[in-house]
Amino acid sequence: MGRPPGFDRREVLAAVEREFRKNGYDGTSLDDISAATGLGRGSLYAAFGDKHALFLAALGDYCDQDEASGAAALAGPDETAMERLRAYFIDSVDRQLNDPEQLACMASRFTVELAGRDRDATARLSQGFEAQRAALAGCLRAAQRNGDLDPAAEPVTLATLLVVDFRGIGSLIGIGLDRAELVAVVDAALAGLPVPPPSAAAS
Amino acid sequence: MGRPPGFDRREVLAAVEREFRKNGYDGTSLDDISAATGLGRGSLYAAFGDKHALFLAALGDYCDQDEASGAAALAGPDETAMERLRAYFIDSVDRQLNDPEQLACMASRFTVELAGRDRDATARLSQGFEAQRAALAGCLRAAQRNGDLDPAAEPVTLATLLVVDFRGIGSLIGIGLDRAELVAVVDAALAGLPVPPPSAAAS
DNA sequence: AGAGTTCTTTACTGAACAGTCCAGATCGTT
DNA sequence: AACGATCTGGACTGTTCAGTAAAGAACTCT
Repeated sequence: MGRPPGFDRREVLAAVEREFRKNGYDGTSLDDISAATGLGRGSLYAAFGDKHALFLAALGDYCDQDEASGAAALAGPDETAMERLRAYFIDSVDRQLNDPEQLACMASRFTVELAGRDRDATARLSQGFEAQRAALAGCLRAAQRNGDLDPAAEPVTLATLLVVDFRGIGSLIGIGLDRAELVAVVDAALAGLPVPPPSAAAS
Repeated sequence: MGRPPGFDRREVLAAVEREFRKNGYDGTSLDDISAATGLGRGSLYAAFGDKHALFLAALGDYCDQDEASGAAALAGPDETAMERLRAYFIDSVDRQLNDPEQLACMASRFTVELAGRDRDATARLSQGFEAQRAALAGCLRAAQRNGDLDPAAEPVTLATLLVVDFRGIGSLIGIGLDRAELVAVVDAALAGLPVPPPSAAAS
């Protein structure tokens, strides 16, 4: 039935995502993408459609992976919920610091760049936000069950705050804070989560 | 000595800043700027230089005002330091929500868009970050003097966390959180600041 | 009022852009 | 091995871009 495609869709989308992440939507040309993927423009158009559709495909693929890995990293036994929370933040910091180009996270970047301009992208990013918040809220509920967090606290509000911290840290890595400072900020953020009142203490 | 300019430099830079803020650096053409300011390209080039210089001028002007107003909003007597802190955040939220186009704050936006790409812009934004952090740290020290904050806490680390919160909130406004949620997040962030140990309590 | 200086506008240039098209290459099928 | 279907890559198009240059308008100073 004809010639099969000579590329792996996931690999191509990963390269596309990286290219968009580097220079933004407007700052990335199809020539850049063509060079980064090794595919000609004709192939890209045939496989994914125009630039916007290609971007949405790359964004969707990234969000899918991000949501899955985030949910996996935050799920686990109640006893280690707080450890998972800290590891989730520290891992994110290290991943960005170790990135050869120190690119901001895709979600942070395009949430500010495309909000109000690109309805489709905003919808996907909004879904990604909800997924991240839900995963964090689940982890916070686990911490509550384990007595590490005030049971009277509202997990969703605190989870929203943690997403805010997460995105804020991601956006500030670009201006040159070093790892020690970032880790201190993460610890300060987690230290600010409400502890259970002493009257209810038991262990 | 010849004809004076027919425009106000500050007004033009404010319009330019708004245009860049709306669509980003790459997404804004000189025609857009020309239409927004009412000035022809020649006038813009003569007055400010090329696109990049024009952008830096607008960014610098914005940062100057932002730093001054932030410092003013956070300065005051020790007794009301915590109130000023909260008002600073709530005002920022309201300003963005009331903005006709709900544009993200200039600093947040270009910190992620230009980090690692534009050395000059990053330098200016980094200076803006330091100014905001210093103003917040000053306010936190005032709160410490007033007994509202643990004197053992490191003001600069907490101030960094507050900048993280500030930028994170700004970047998430674009995805449609409502005012009540945002206010709850602000309050959760401020509630996470370390209170003085009870042994040292006095008033 | 006139001269000189500065601002403003318009038209222009070469490059880069997104998107299209087609000739040729490559593969599964028979 | 030959066919048909699909993929591939480069050439092409019309548009938009940043930046330039020159002609004309407007203002101050003498």
